[in-house]
Amino acid sequence: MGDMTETLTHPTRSEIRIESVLHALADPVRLQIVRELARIGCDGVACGAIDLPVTKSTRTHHLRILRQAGVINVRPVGTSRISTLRRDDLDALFPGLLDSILAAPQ
Amino acid sequence: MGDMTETLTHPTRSEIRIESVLHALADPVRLQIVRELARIGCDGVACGAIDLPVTKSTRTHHLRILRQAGVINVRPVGTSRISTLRRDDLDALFPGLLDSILAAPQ
DNA sequence: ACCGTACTACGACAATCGTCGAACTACGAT
DNA sequence: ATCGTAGTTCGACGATTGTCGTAGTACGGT
Repeated sequence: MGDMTETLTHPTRSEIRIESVLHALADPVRLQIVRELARIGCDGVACGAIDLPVTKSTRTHHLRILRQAGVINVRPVGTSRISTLRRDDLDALFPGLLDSILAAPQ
Repeated sequence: MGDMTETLTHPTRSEIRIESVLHALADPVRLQIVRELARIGCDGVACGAIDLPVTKSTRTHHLRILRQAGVINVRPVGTSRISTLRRDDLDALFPGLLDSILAAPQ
């Protein structure tokens, strides 16, 4: 598919800010995405394969916010985009953050 | 001062939800408040004693959100209200969450 | 070349949010 | 009783946000 104007930019590890990460995680849909990506693991998953109570365009919106915050990595594969959690980066920057959130009820 | 209509309600430990906590922490002013309360410790501090780039009423607003999310405890003392971090509750519910956020840069 | 799949881009919309000022209440001190 | 201090309440405002539908783009397969 195409990135069109925005070239699938990811922040480097050192560019990730706790504020943006918290903001990205402070939405129920995005939290659901993160939980799902954590469950699936390193393989990642296509955006559309996660079942969510929102439309395609809203999905894209949430995935962009997660990507720009440095929470997920997105790489194009064929016509799909595979998303993965940036576990290593997040664990290195904010050790315990992701674990505590993923361990929380719901 | 007075609680007027809202009687300074706090969620019990079991009522605290990760989503509300993340939402509460996902604001620069509120994060600043939490950092300051963590620095001060168990003694707590009056709302007005924390210097913030916002007016009194905005302070009240942010403190209410933090309180209702279960992040802080507020008790009236004289004409003031002393706020403290609910460290024990948060650490018990989401071990590592607060530590990782407080350890993060900024 | 065409079609289907997968996703992005672009408005548009309602809802929420952070902010403020002005008015109010509560408490302590004089 | 009066006054000052500390904080809350109540609109109001602009900005941001989450949502959608429609249209568009990219890629793989036939």
